Amino acid sequence: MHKRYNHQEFEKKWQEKWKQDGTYNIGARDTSKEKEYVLVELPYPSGNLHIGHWYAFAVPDIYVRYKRMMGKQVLYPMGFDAFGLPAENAAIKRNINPRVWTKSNIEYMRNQLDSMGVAFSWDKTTSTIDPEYYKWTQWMFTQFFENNIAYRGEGVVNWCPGCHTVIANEQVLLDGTCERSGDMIEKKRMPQWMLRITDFADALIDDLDTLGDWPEHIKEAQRQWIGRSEGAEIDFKLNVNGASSTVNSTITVFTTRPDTLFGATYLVLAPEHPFLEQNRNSIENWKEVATYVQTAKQKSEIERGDNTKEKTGVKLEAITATNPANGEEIPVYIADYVLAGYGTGAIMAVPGHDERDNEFAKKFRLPIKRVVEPLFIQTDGGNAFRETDPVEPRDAVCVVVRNPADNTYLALEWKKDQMHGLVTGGIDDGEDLIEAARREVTEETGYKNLKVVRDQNFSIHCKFWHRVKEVNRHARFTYVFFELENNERKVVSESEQALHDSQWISENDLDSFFTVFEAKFAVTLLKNPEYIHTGNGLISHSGEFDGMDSEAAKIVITEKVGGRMTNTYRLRDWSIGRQRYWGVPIPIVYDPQGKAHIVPKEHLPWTLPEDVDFTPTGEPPLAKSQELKERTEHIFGAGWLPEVETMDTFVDSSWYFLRYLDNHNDEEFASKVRQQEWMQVDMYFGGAEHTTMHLLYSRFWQKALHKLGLTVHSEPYKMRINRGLILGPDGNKMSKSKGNVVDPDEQVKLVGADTVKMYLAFMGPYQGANYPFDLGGIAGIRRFLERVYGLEEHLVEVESKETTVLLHKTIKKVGSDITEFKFNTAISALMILMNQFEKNNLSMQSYQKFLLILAPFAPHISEELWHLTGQSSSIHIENFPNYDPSLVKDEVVTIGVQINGKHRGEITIAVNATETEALNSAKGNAELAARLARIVIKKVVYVPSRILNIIGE
RNA sequence: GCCGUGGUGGCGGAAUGGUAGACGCUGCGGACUCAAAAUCCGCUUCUCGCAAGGGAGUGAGGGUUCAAGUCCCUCCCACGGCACCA
Repeated sequence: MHKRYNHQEFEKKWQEKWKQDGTYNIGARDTSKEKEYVLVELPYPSGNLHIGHWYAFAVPDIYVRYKRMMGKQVLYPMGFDAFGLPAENAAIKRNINPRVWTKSNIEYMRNQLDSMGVAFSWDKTTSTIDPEYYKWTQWMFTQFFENNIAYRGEGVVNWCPGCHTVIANEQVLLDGTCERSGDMIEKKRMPQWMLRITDFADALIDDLDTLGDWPEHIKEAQRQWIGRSEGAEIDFKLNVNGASSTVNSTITVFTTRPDTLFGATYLVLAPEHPFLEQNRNSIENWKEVATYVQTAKQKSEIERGDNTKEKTGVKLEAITATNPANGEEIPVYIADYVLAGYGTGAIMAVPGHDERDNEFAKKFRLPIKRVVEPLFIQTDGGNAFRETDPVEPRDAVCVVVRNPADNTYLALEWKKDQMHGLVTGGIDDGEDLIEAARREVTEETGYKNLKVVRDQNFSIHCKFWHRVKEVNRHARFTYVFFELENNERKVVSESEQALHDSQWISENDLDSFFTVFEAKFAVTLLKNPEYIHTGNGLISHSGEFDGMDSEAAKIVITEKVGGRMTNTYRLRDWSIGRQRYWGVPIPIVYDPQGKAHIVPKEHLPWTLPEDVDFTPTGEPPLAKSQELKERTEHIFGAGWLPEVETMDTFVDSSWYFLRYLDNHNDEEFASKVRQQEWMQVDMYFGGAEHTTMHLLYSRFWQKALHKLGLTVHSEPYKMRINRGLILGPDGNKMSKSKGNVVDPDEQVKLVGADTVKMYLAFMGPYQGANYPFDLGGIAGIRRFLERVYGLEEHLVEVESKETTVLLHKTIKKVGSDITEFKFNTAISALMILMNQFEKNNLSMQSYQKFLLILAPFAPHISEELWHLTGQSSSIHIENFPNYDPSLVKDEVVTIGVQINGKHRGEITIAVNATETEALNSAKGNAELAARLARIVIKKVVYVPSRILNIIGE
């Protein structure tokens, strides 16, 4: 029966009891248990917990509690990431020190967190603003500086006028605004403290492959963000007025296609390229060039990034370059389609094989050379087709192979550059055609489920229809049909056809094609002069390299001209200096000559001075601190100056999960022993917005520490799950201005912490999706818990077998669902069980087991009811109940009955019933019998415990 | 444009290739009540039918299969990442 309860009566009570007993404290590593490190992103203490925090912390708590009950020692720590601009801005507004503001927020939020009733390991907490914490942040920085991972660099940086500080690339949104203030970012050239994350770019990409449990989409997002391109750097000699110039005589370009070097018909420099300033006197049209540079500077990032815009550029008069491959003198341009920040800021333009260069070349009437021949399919004679072959321009080739034995077909189509694979696949090396084709298509297209059929005439027959995605109704095909005879291809016919959109050739149509005409070979290729071949092929017009495979040619051509094979990355080094107050001071001092030195360990923490007016002016506030200045001179000597920038807060959060492990250690940030005990993080729940920020930074940080021998592991996280967002009841993102904010404190007061937590878990799978907070939905969960509260009225001495069976099935399902983060279906199973209990009563033993499996979801009410059954110790130190495998196995089963594939009824039969028994059972069903009487049974498909399908006519 | 994820009732969402829509919400009907709320019982994919019962149905179209939400192909749409990256 439904029974109201007052959550306020016992939720607080148990929270205090747990705290007092240290129920969730982790203590020392208990090696009798397996360890599990569950991590959630530590919050910024904004001063108020929002529903997103609940979703982030309380739902993973189900997982944590389950693992604890399964006998693991689970570390689930919580802390505060408390440096940063919001605190500083709030402090300015209130005219207090951000430390004071932040500390009071932490205290307040600590209470709010307690009201969740989550099993945090509070004895392992830390806060990034504690000097004992940032001492180590600083020490790590000094180690990085000593080992050339941190450096003072000069570069183009993102300046946020709203925040009065520089921010990192990752913190600039797509539209060029600041992720925090929303202001338009300005590009400034200034000295910057940088971390060499690019030195770790390869490791950051390659090691993703070792993270087998990570969701692929997260890994892919990181790969794209890092953006590795494999290519070569090639030097071009520059000539001024036709003569080889003495200064800056080379320009280095980066290219991914060194194999096309012979087709490079001009060079393009980014407008920011330093060559321009250095050679202004030699450039005859300097005025025009300077104007273009100026315009390019003023163009916003978005404008420049808009690749639909027509290409612009200016030729550098009196400057030419020499193509190192063929000695040709080629012109040099500047154009804003070349980016200063990528590669070397200069490119060799190959308009024959690059669409952007092609567009530019057409506009400026520059020569276009083709130096790579698209390579398609081999002919019977074994020669690859070349441009010179007399065929019409086509988009694709389709090869159909008919097996005359059973009149089935192999139909394969390849678009343009996909045909290359057929040649390298060794079709003509005596390998079975079908098998080779199957393998090639699988490799080339990624379509895996080709059907391979064996039959008596042919070793392997591949029954497969394939159309390449982009081939649409405008494409023209050549169809060539073969028959296979004793493994020999015999051409039957060839025909040309424009296929209508998404129309398949039916087998009947195919037959008519066979009669069209005879053909000698199976091929088509592109002779369209508009076609820019960007793929691989055979090298041509390149002297000694002609005929070489383009992939192989990359290396030898680079070698020949003295270039270097190298990678380049989209990722930039991480700029970490901030011109604001509320952060970790960069522990660097400058000697009177201006040389940077680290603050040695004995002077750490290098504390943040307090005697500072931190109103933002653009000048770093620390520069105004007398105390810091005196401290520096006192320790290092007269004339020494402190660094006055503070660190990006993403630095603080890049290693917090290590500090939790050893949060009171004065000697080390975390001892190797602790690391060995607890790392890696087994399960990291977090927000999708951190995929290319915190998640990448902290992986880098771990690798940098690892390189210096300071961490045991080079990857911090074994498994990562990105959760979604909780939206307002109207389906929009919660925001004060929309008035759709759901306040968790209010909800907790209204329906209790258990209900809020369970509702959040019930909305849908934890991974990925966003859900609106539905006030009706949460009432449903409350109703469920009230009925649970009333279950004791249904206690009986002996319960039915059916009830026991369902209990054990539910124990099994809840456990497996939790480990798959399907909390929603686990809760659904609990509800079904509860309904059964209410209808059919339950024994005390089952009641207690039910409370145990409910405990991870609703820790308070289960604890309360647990004690009401006479238990004196906490339910949260109990083990998760085992299910009895013999009870979970069904003896009888209800299966669907289909007649001709249509569902027509159900029968309930023994699990191990035979087909005859099943059929008889169906015949025993009046309705089914009536239907069966109307047909003649031709075939029966019976899958035990699944289906009975009767086919007849 | 490229890469990734997804598309199922009025809503959130369930379904190892085997009874589509579990569970919850909403809505409707009934019980209780002077009444309302709460609670309890029943119904709730659409459609034809008084009913018994029939038909359709998982973004669209095709394919494989005894059987497709699930596998394959093409297309459409939404969301996320990257994007003049050489």
